[in-house]
Amino acid sequence: MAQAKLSVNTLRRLPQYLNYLHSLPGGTPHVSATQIAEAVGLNDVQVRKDLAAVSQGGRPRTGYETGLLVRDIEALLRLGGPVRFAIVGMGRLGSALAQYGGFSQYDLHLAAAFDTDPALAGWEIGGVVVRPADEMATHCQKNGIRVGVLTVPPAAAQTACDALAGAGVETIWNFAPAHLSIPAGVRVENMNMAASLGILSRHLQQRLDDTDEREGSSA
Amino acid sequence: MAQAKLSVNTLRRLPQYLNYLHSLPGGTPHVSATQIAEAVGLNDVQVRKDLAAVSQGGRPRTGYETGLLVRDIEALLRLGGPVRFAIVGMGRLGSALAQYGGFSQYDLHLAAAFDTDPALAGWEIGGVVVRPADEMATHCQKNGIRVGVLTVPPAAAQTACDALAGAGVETIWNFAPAHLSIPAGVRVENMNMAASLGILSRHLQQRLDDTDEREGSSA
DNA sequence: TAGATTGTTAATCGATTAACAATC
DNA sequence: TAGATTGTTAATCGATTAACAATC
Repeated sequence: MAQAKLSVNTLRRLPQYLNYLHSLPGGTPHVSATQIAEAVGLNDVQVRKDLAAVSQGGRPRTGYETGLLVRDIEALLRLGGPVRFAIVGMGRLGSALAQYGGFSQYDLHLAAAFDTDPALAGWEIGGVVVRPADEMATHCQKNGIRVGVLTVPPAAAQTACDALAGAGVETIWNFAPAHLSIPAGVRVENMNMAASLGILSRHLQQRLDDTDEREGSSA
Repeated sequence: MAQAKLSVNTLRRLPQYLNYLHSLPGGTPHVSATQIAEAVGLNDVQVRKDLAAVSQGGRPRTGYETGLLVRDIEALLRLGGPVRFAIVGMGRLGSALAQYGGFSQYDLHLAAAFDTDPALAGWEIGGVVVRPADEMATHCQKNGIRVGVLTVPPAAAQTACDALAGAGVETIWNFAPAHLSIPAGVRVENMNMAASLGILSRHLQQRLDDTDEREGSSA
């Protein structure tokens, strides 16, 4: 297909298109980029560009074949085969994620769960047995786990991050609202729930008050 | 201060800076933009630009006063005063978020929780009593709730979204992996856990294989 | 003073949007 | 055919980075 390289922005829009396509009634044979754009609230040219990077292309007048489009977007988002990931920190958030059913659509498979609390070890959550943190290295290596989800309390985050790095994990999705010093060879993406909700809630993109302070001094 | 308008990108970086500043040892009097940039893995000019939009400014040679910087960033991220939000769908993810302690730092306050399951009604989770969904409108209006977090199963998402809109909520953070047709006057931001982990896990930003298909046909 | 660091102006880069030609 | 829709090329817009002057 010799796709142009996909921007992260495009990649983030594709799942939205996919959700919309899945929401269409049973045997809808075709969709137009215009239709998708309106449904998800984006520019139609942008949708067309995004789809051009993924699909075989549509037909003037008719649009894209729904089934093929779904297949192509899913194929792209699952590219490279199944991914096995571990969750570190089986508190409420970690447990909720472990039991979240949505990962399989993207060919993501929870393959291990760890917690430092001995009381949790041995329990099965989300289809995996919770293991003590000190088994991380052996277990991750044995099971080919290269992605870690970090759902420990902030104070434990750096230790857990280092442990994951030591276990050979390449990519970490960090939910702990804490600064991590990032070990070499590891990519960390921070997901800060509170900050995200805050930025979303307040309409901060608008600039602030315009009180002139050209003269420098106050009071 | 007559701030330039802040881009969403800047807003998303500020919490990272804040986490780093909080991680500094006790009485660190000054930080430089260079130092912050290196810690969070960004360009130092970018950090300086971001900080210029928020703070009173730093001093050549010394950098920024740590305490003031923390105060200014926090002030900006809490701008407009406390925000009261509701969680709709008190399953595992909803409950985990309800009990997540991190919201108060951003002056976000869980003010209500709703679920259609009568068995959950009356239970207290995260400091609020779970209410039946049909009390949404009255309760949200009475309590000035204008932000909703949607953690219901995909099949229930549209109904819950419409209910929140009917209750006067302006902003919805949707965790359900489903297409929502967005009621007028409401902003919806979709948070797709699985898609996010998928995009993060696979290094999809690289373009795909370069097999030439100039001739169009396959075999 | 010398040099580290800020803040700003200009250059680059990338992403979005507009204009238009191609096609079914 | 006429017109809706695709796909592409060009224009615009915004964000990041580089270069540099100001300052403590």
